[in-house]
Amino acid sequence: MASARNESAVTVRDVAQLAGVSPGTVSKALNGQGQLREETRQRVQEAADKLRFRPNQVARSLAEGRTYTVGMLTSDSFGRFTLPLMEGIEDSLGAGKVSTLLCDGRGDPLRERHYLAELLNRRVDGIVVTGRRPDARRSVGQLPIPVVYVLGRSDDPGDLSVTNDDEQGARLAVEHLVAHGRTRLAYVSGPAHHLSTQLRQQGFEAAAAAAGVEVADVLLGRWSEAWGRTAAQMLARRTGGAVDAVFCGSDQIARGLTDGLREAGVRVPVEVSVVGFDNWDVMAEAARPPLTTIDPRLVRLGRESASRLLAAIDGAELGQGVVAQPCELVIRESSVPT
Amino acid sequence: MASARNESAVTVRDVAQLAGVSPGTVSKALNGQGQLREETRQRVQEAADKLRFRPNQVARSLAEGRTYTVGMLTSDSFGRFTLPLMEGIEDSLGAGKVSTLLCDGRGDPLRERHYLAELLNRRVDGIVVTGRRPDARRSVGQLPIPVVYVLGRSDDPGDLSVTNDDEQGARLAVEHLVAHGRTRLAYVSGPAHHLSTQLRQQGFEAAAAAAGVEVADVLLGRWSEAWGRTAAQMLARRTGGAVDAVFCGSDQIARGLTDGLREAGVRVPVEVSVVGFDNWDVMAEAARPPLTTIDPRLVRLGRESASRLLAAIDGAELGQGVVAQPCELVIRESSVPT
DNA sequence: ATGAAAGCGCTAACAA
DNA sequence: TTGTTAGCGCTTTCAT
Repeated sequence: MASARNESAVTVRDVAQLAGVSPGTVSKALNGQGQLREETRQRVQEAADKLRFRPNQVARSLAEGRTYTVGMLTSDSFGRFTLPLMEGIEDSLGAGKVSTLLCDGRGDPLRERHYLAELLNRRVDGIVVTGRRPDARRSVGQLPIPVVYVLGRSDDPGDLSVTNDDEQGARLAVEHLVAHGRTRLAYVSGPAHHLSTQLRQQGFEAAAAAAGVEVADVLLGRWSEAWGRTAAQMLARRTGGAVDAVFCGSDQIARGLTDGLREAGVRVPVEVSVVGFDNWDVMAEAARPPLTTIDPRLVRLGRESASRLLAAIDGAELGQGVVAQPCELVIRESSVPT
Repeated sequence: MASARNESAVTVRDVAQLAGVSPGTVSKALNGQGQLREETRQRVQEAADKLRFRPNQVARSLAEGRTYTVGMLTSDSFGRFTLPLMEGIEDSLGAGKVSTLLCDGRGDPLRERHYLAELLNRRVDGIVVTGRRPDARRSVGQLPIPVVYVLGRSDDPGDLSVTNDDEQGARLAVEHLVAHGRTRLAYVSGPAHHLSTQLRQQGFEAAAAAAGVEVADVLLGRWSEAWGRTAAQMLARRTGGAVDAVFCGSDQIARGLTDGLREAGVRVPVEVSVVGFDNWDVMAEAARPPLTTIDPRLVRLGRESASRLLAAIDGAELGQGVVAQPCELVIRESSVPT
């Protein structure tokens, strides 16, 4: 029965025969192992090319005890944040000639357990677990292979989590605002129970205190444009100049806020400066004015986590705890009165 | 050398020994093959559980000549459209117990060739190639395994491409508009050279003709909000009532358009109805008013393509040409004057 | 510098 | 109903 598509079943043996050497020699020649005469190596290479030899990676994995594959398990289904993360992960892995097996946990613990088992059965060399917000998620537990959590951190401090530094990002925003002469700052963000909301608030308050500027308001709601617009109305209602800068927990909020302010007759950035978070191009660039924002550098985060995983697979110590990577300030027009 | 993580190297032999049977029997028992006494099957199962046996999928693949893995190759890097597609693909594959190997071609032909070779070396059972727009892409050529193109179609009519029906989607929009009494329709869309722009225009014009309503304007530009706003100004400049409905080629355009119209003093949907395309929640729901739009059913597209691939892997005829799946109308507030 | 042989962990045909 | 025996295609000692 098996596969009826055995047409291209060229094996090391075929190559060996054509090159007039043994299978073992073919393996060495093609993988650059052992001591081979250059002439032999070439002859093998030519034979392989001629036969369009495709080394069976499955057999190789079995023999070598290593699959050159890592699993990527998403906590809560694919989100917008997953994309840049994946890109970075692929960057690192591709360089190491390892492939990515994709598993979408969809926030379902059962589904996740299933996938985890599957990855283990497939003998992946390591696993990266991604979440979509910095909030913590349950550890997948002790596994015989290295695991790294990215963006969403593990609740087990013994695991390694790589994420962006929300506090630092918030500080960056405040310092930028203060540098441009703003002194009465507000913070408008998502749900109070989200870790990212909290961390950014901490950074916001700490930086404001350090700079000696007033925290004029803190408004917590949802991660939506609609909430940004609502917050804008609340802010606009306060008599003139009570707030001259707003740091928003997301670009969506920031966008809603700028729309709301504009419609309330408040000029951005002349009267009020606005800084967002995420550097989500489609929001930040379409906003009027385009948003100055904090970029969590998701691609780099993915790259960093995957390269740590690779190192661990190659025997390095994986490390533990939360590694927070710095965010970056991206300046557009919403924060700089000209 | 090899892997130092051989701790959990429980094999069929270990299970066989514990259960007091032969390795062959373990295989049959665990995979439900052959004729086994129920009692034996149970004993084996218990032994396997006790030893926490993880059947080595690599060895199985080698023996069986099938990897239960398909490759997913993205044409032009991960885009917003890739996410729902992936979700659907995973839906179908997951049910068939097959995993997905992810490869991001990033629009680089060289990179793509490399990945293709890698997938072949890994002996995937099939490949799905995704693009982000319905526009055509180069075929990956004849491969020893089935390949299906999704969203982005192959330029080789001998390949199978699964995509959404843009013309039908446009017709849906027009029919909806006409049903609500609109008679002077405009089409505002992306670049003229994009296949999706063209197909939607064809559907738009055909449906307008069929309904006997006027095509008041066709404005082609870019896929951005900014273009939507610009178009709104152009439309608003025409003296009152020249256009009473606009079908947009994307939700981004539609959103920019509604913003532009509102700011020009044109009321949506009272004076002008607007219908978008994509049903991209973050745009459609945040727009004011929320957008009526055409949903290309991307998740279903992914599901459909993957299930066809699975069938082909199991020996069915793959079929060829472009299979266009119908879009769906999603009604919100931008099109229905109350 | 190269060949021979064993084995990675599983499945599947054939025997018993 | 179960056990035995060959492989699957590659890598890797160990001889030569």
